[in-house]
Formats: sequence, C-alpha cells, structure tokens
Amino acid sequence: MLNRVVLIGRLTKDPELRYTPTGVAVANFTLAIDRNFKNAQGERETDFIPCVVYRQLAEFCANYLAKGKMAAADGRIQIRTYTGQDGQKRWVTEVIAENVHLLSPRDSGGTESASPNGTSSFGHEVNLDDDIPF
Amino acid sequence: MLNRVVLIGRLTKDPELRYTPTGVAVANFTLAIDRNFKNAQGERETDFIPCVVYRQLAEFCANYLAKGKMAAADGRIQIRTYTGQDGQKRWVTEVIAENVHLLSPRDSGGTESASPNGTSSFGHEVNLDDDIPF
Amino acid sequence: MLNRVVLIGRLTKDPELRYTPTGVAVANFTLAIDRNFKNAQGERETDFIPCVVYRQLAEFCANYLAKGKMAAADGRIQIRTYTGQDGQKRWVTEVIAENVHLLSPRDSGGTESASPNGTSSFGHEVNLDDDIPF
Amino acid sequence: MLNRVVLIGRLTKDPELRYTPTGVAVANFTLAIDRNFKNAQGERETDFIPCVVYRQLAEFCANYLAKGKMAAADGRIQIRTYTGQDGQKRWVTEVIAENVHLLSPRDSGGTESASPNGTSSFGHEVNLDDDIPF
DNA sequence: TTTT
DNA sequence: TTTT
Repeated sequence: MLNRVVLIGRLTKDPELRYTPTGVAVANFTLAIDRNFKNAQGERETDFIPCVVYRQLAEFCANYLAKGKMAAADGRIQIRTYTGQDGQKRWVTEVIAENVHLLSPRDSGGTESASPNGTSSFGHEVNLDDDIPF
Repeated sequence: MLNRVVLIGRLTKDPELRYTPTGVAVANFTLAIDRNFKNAQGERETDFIPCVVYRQLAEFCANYLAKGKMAAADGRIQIRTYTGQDGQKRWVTEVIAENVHLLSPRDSGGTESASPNGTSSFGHEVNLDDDIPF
Repeated sequence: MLNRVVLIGRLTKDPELRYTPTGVAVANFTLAIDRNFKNAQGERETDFIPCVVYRQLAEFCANYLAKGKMAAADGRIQIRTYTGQDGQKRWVTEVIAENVHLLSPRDSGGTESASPNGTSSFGHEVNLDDDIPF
Repeated sequence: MLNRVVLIGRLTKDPELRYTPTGVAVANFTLAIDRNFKNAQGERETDFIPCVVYRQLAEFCANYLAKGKMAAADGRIQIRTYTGQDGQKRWVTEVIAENVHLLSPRDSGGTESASPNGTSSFGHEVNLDDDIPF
C-alpha cells in the first residue's frame, strides 16, 4: 500500500492560509504543470493540481510561495468527499504534500504581494522531518 | 515541470476495457489504497484512485488484473473536464499509468472471472518501453 | 532539493539487523529488481539495490521480510564514503527507506527461517508517521 | 518490479557528452542534493548523485544544463559493474534519467561556458515521450 | 573528483 | 459506485 507523488509546477495564485478549529495551520495552492506531449490539435495542455499542506509547512508555503513561482511538492494523493449544494455527493482529489521546495529565486518569479519582508539570504526550505537521524 | 505518481493497492473491480473510435485500447480500474495513519476516530481510511491505461498495457491489465488483486501503477496525474447532466462543469482526476505490475500471484487474490485460461507460470509484466536501449 | 525513490523487488537474503553504539536498530537488505527491457544479448538484467532502514522500521523488516519475499521501499538515495583496506576512498550508494511494505503473503514467498512465529492475521505494515494528522 | 527515482539538485560541473561506438549520444552529470536534515555535528550534508542520459536527451542536457544550474531528473537506479585496475570487481550506481528538466532560468545560475548561443526565449524542456497519445 |  |  503506497501512494507517492512528486510534482514540479508553477503556482496559479498565492497560497491561502487557514487554521482548523483546533488551531492547525493549513495552506492550499494549485500547481500548473504542462503535459510533456501535445494533444491531437498540436497544443500542449496543462494540469492544475490542487495541493494541501499542514502545520509548519503551511506557514512556510504562505510565506515563501507566491503566484507564478515554481515549486516542487512531494506527497500523496488524497480523495475527499463532500455533499454539493444540490445534495449530490462529490469527490475532490488533492495532493497532500509532505515536503515543498521553492525552486524559483526567492525574490522573483511571482507577484511580490505574498513575499516576506525579510532579507535573509538562505533558507528557502522547511522540512518537518528535520529530526530524522542519520 | 514534472508529474510523477507511484501507487500500490488492490483493484476494487475487474478492469473495464474499451476502444476509442480510432481503435486504441483503453482500460480503467480503481486502486484501493489504505492510508498509513489513522483518523481522529482511530480508523484507517482508504483512498480509491481511478487509473487509466492505454494500448498494449490496457490489454495486459484487462487480461491479468482482477478484482482484489494487488498491483503497482507508475504514471502521472491527469485532470479531465466534463459537463454534468445539469450543465455544470466538473473535474475528474485520474492517474494515467505508464507501467503496471501485477503484484499478486497470477492465480489467486481475486475473483477468477477475468483471469486468462493460459497456464504460463511467469511473465506478469508488460512494458511499453521494452525497446529502450541500455 | 529533492531525492525520492520507490522500489519494488525481491529480497536476495534475509535482512540483517544490528544496533548502533547508541542503541538504534538498523537493518540492511538488498532488493533484486529486474530491468523492464532486454540487453543487446536479449537477456533481462537485474539490479541489486542495497537498502537501509532504521529504528522501528528496522525491527519490522527483520521480523517480516525474508529472502525471496517481495517488498516495496520508499525513501531516498544516500551515498556513504569509506576507506578501503588499500587506503583508497570508496563510495557506497544505498537507499535509505522511510517506508517499507511487505507485498508477498506473510506466510509464503521466502525461506521461512526469518519469519516470526506469531499468527496474527493483520499488520504487514509499520509506519513511523502514524501520528501525522489528517 | 519497479524502480523509480526523482531528483532535484544542482549540477556540479558541465555535462560531459560522448558517443557510443554505434553513435548513440550519452551525457553524464552529477547532481548535488542537500539532505534535508542535519547530521550529529549540526551540519547539512550533500549527496552527489551521478546521472546518465541517452540520445536526444543527452544532447539537450549538453546544450542547456551547466555547472551550478538546478535541474530535475526522473528515471531509475542502475548498477554497473567493472573491474578496477587492481583486478577487483567494483560497483557504480547511477541514475538513468528518462526525463530531465532545467529548473534554473536559461541564462543564469551557472557558468556560461556551456550555454548555447541561441536566443530562443522558451523551451527548456525536451521529452522523448512526445508521441504518447492523449 | 563536487553545486548554491 | 469500492479492495484485503
């Protein structure tokens, strides 16, 4: 039983940061990923894949990712169920990312609206597994 | 731009084999994959992930995969759009598998209805890349 | 910066379990993975990939994996340096697995020497991330 | 039987392009990938992972990748055997990449020595699977 | 033998 | 609409 995804794409918008009732940070963003082949009409299509991150990683994403920036997400596919306003059951498929890496330079590649005002010259990475030994 | 998925799970049903108008074989199946953590209620949930394969691989899947069998799928996430019967635009997320491996023994682990009548004792693998050098 | 590997293969031997001086469990095993293409001589070659697991997962592997069994490993490539008996520096490449799944039935597919004597009917999975929320 | 790797890192040198006796292009390069945890001394170590690409992709890499640039490689682990000058059998582990993506801007991030003199403003991607349907 |  |  294994479910592993790696994505590299560009954010379609700035991430949205929320908190659960119990105070857990959650951020959502969508990665636009061009398919690496052309369709019958000779056009290259794009998949828009919704991603979700939790906790410290959500705060990292809210601070450092932004519309237009390139990022890598490593995680798993998860399917959520909800009931539409018409009473119909619907499915949402999302990638729950366990690691996210900003691939664009920190000070370019996107709208600057969401970028932090800090000027630290390193650290475009946050990892919740920082305590794994060896 | 990269979009890579690896799944291991069990088929919820026998695969469904169809052909496109131009004669390309297409098979669909769903993999049930248990999450490797428990939810707030202490239950282990399952994701049901729809997979699609084409051509020679579709025929392999139709012949050798079956309800209940364990399989690995290696491919990419693709999002398809359609208009519901209520005129609303909907999204379907599927894994387009480029490689599929039967992990259950060939003669067990599922309903026998879809299994081939052959008796060859090996070869539960088909790969479209068989001609890649080195 | 991302380094992600997924392997499915068969153990060439029973895993070897050791403990570090500080008492951390470490298990080593090798997965044999057939290439999915044939070489110039028409033969299918096999890669033998050394894997390492730590802590609770090492003990799971020592208990449940065994020679001949099929397993999936999900982790990263790591390169270790050592000095040979001839004073030369050498490199060893290993997959540090963060998740391992037994894919063979628990009571078959390998030598029985290393299998546990228990008869529990569930549990061919251990995961160190069992506490990740949602 | 599955063997899948995804790497993101920086080239330690410009790629080296050679041709086999039968005229197949082969390029080699090494990706430096920082581990996302610190060792016992509080230092962040780096793995240097050798990659190999063939044919059209080798020529793409020779033209567009260069020392210091960030790239993603998607492929599989392969182990090669050779006999050292001392008569001893040795092993080399490499990632055979099937897809490579330049993640740095085309005109920065590395030494300029290997960059092509062309001025096309897009297209930092080559894919051998461009003929895969749908 | 290594990159930012 | 789901598998062991």
